[in-house]
Amino acid sequence: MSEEKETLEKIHRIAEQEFLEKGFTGASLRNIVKEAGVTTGAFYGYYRSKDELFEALVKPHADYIMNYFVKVQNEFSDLSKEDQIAKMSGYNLTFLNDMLEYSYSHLTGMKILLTAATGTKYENMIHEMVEIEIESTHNFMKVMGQMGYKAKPLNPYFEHIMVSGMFTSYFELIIHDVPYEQAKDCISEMSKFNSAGWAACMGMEWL
Amino acid sequence: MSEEKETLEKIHRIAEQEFLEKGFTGASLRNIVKEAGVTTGAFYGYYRSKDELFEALVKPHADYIMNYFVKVQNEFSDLSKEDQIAKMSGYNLTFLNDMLEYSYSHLTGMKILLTAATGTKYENMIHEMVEIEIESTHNFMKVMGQMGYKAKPLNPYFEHIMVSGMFTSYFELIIHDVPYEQAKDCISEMSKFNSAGWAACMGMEWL
Amino acid sequence: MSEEKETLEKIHRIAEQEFLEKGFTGASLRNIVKEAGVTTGAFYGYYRSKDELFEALVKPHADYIMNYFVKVQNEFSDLSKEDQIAKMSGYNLTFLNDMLEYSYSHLTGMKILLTAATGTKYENMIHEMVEIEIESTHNFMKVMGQMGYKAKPLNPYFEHIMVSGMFTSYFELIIHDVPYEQAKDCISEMSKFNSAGWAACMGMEWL
Amino acid sequence: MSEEKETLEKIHRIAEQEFLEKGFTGASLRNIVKEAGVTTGAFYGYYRSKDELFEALVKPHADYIMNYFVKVQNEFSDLSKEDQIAKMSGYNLTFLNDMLEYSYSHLTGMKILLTAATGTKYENMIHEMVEIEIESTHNFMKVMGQMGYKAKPLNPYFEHIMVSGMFTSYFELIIHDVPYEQAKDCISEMSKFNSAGWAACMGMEWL
DNA sequence: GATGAATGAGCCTTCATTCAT
DNA sequence: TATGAATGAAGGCTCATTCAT
Repeated sequence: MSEEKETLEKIHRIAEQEFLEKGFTGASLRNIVKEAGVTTGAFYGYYRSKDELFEALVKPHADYIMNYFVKVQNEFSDLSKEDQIAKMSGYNLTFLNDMLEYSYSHLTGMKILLTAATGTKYENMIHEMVEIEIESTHNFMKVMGQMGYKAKPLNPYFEHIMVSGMFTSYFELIIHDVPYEQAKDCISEMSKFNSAGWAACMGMEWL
Repeated sequence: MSEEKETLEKIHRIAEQEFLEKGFTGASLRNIVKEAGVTTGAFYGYYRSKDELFEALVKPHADYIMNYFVKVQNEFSDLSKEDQIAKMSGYNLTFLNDMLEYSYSHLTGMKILLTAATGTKYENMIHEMVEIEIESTHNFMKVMGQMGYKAKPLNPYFEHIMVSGMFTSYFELIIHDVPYEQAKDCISEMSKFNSAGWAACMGMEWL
Repeated sequence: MSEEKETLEKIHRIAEQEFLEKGFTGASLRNIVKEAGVTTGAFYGYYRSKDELFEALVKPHADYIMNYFVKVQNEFSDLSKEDQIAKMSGYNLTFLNDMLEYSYSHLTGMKILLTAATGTKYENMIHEMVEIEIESTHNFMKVMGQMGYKAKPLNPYFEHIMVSGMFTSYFELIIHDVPYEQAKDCISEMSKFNSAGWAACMGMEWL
Repeated sequence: MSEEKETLEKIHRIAEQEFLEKGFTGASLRNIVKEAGVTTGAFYGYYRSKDELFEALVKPHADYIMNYFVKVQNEFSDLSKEDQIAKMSGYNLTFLNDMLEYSYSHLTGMKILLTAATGTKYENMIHEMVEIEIESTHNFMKVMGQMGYKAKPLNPYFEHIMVSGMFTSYFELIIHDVPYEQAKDCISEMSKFNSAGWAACMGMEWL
């Protein structure tokens, strides 16, 4: 039982390096098991395929991020209109900081998810997040309108590219090993930047 | 002569699809030639390798973009300090619009360059552009300082992630087939957004 | 374990035939594995390349021959001048007979080394031996001179071609399956032949 | 007609280099025509195959050598017994010198024949010459016996390897660009060497 | 649970040769 | 006679996966 755990952990550790260096498609399973000092047979006792191994390394984090992301969105949309407007910015910051903390606590897995997923079902995760984010934003805009704030409607393409850019910016922190304290600072700067940006584009004070 | 052109064009057309769908590494040369209805030998009459084929589809665009990018940066830095400050925003907009026009005139090649280059020497092009852009921005900041504008110095990590995000935003236009007129609109909005954003973060009017 | 040994031995046996018949370059790995009744994958479980397979069949013998050759030369040159002159012929004969015995005990490998190595790093082994032999001979000639024997100096080209010819003669024994006893007889005749030959060309008694 | 000759000569010149460098099997026809600046089609207007090209470069020399070799052997065996014994050595020297002169006048072709023929029907030419030589020698030995010279009969294997060695020695002159005058000197030394050698092995004066 | 040899389809590339023009 | 694009078999090699032990 201890041995089995060691085998699996050796596989995981080596697989992480291989995926990070070469991406999912470029990674060689034979290489992984060889470097891990185990046999293919041993590997296939734990996983049924290369995909499954990748998933094991990445799914918990993908799930956590997505679930947390959706949960936050839902909690926010369950707030009263007044609260939504009052707490928007704070919510956002809290969310980004929490996700950052999670990412730094699970750095390797997150990096793999963000940089090595081409060829897997996770390759579009950020895009999915972008779309959810855009939808949420639309809901919030509606609330804003109902509360009497007037905002110039945005070009949907513009929303899309900007949100993509923001997610990219954010995840660059994780990909490039920005030290944690600096990353937190970056997040608060990003928040300022984006508030000002959106306000400028919608012709209003963002909050 | 007509036939030969057809063969090459068939190869190109199919290769473009294959690269777009599967990326450089994932694309199969055998598959390309089979789908194109030619033989491997025919292919190797035109190119010496899979790399060379990829390069043929992508190099002109990579070169154009990079050269134009650098040229614009140099022209700008050759301006007088006063002119730099006066024309900054305009330069930027012109550049983005020109590059957009080029990209839309060479859409498939640009998409391949932007989405399928992992495993080739073009895989880091955007990163290189980011770094050049950051350096140029630093120079511009220095000029601003010399002209009496006071700006809060930025966290270098923050610069990096934001510039990455901006390039991502911009290239999303091309990747996602945003209609040309809308794309131009997006660029002008981006410009507003970023001006406001940088100003907010540097505690000053951007220009 | 028995199976695995069989696979490798089948590969070896077939590869030996293929290399002997077609030489290293002409031999087809695909053919070897097909004839051996195994798959390419099975082969690459044992060796990393065609070169490595060839080396596995040939390196032990090349090393043995070269090491023994050099060792004998060194031992001889470590003898006193008197002993060198006294034992020259005997040394030579012993060496040739020992090498013969080794070759006949490892006949297939030696034949491959001697006839199929074009295109590998072993292709020049005989040439290397020729050059070592010539150098040793020069040293011996110097000793002879110091001991008062007068010898007409030889045309270096002549030395080279004759030594090449001798090695060729010797290795023909192995290449052409001369029966062992006859081969030993040939060696002693060769010795006589060459002694008389060198003596005739150098105007002196060889020893 | 002049053009045609030029095309063919370009092909020949390049092919010679390619064959010398890589041997028949290793030489690439595509490479030859490319380097020669002609097209495959043009090549196949002159020759029907790579084999035929090789043959064109080599056959005249192979034929000349073989025919002259056989002719000399026949002329010699047509001599009276007395003359055979009287002229043996001279015949041999004349033959070797003539062949040398021919080889130096057709150096490239001869080198190709001697070093690049593996994989062609010329790969065994030297062996064939060896066998003819041995047969002739046997005939001569018979004559010698009939004339009252007593000679110890030789081990046939020994004859074979020695004759192989001699031919090797001789052809090394050509392969290694030994200067002509030196080569002639080597031949006369070889002659001395071999006379003494054979005499020593047959217990008699060779002539 | 673990072994690791074996599978066999697939990879990119090179070859001598053909044939419509 | 000459072109050169096209052929397609063959080359060495890697891959994720299977299975008898």
